[in-house]
Amino acid sequence: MLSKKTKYAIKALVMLGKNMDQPPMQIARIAEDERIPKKFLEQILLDLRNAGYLYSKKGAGGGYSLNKDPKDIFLVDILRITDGPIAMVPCASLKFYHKCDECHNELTCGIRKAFIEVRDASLKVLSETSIAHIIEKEKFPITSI
Amino acid sequence: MLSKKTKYAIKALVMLGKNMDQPPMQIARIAEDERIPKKFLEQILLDLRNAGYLYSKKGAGGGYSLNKDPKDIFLVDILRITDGPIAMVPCASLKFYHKCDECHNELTCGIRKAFIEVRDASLKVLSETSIAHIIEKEKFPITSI
DNA sequence: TCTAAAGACTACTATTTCTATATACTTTAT
DNA sequence: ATAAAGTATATAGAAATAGTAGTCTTTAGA
Repeated sequence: MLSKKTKYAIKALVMLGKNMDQPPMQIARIAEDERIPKKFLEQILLDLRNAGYLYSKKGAGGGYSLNKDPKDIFLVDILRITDGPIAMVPCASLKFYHKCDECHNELTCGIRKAFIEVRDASLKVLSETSIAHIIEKEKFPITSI
Repeated sequence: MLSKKTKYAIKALVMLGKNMDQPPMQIARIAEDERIPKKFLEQILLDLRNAGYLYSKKGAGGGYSLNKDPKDIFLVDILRITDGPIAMVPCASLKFYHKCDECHNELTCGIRKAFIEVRDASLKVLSETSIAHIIEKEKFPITSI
């Protein structure tokens, strides 16, 4: 499951993405609109800022805005900042690889191979889906999952 | 990330799958071989048994064996028993659906749509990969991820 | 230049979930 | 009868997640 942190991060990015031409938006505003605890959101936006995805301005009239085009911010990037690995087992992770404690032989481990395939499948979607895509998707309703 | 519970479950199923023609295997044996805490494994095997995937025999000479062909036990089934939903957000889950607390409008939520796609991608792999496949994969080593 | 608005940063607390252990009970082969 | 083995439930401990608090820094504008 996605952490709330990540979900909040995406929501904030989407909101800022819809606000591209406007002056910077305050944390408080985003927190209210998206029903996110303000102080928690502060930390999250700070992470995104330090990772280069947001521009921030201090002081009166300050706030946050996107530092990249929404087309160039992909879910995979956000997830890696806020949740870490995409893979479901550490030994199948590209960016956060580490050996499983109990593993006998990683090179033949069938579980690992299976979960590398799972990783590749979700990675494909996550690295093709941008904030711009999400904004676009919000324009029409769906009726079933 | 996969819980240890799920990883242990898969390991146990794989071990039992390699043991199809033998008499039932004891928890203690599986626990030792796979380096799994015995009492924890007991609970896990019990869940798998109650879900119909294992046959168990009590008393001296008892133990566990698969109740289905390894070809017919898919990762998706195991994950759902031990970890619950496959989707990364509750509102995108097929079997464990529930509404997100903070959601304004589920029908237009772009995050939901995106994660339905992610779910479908991983679901495809998870429902195509069986215990038999994993056993097969263990027969040859790989060199990179 | 003073003040209020707003983000930056650090530390802490609370809650939840996961992992593991403990205990008592039931069944079965010998 | 006894020991081996699974069944079932409760509980404890550890780790991760979520959220809060407080102080500091920067900036716009009166």
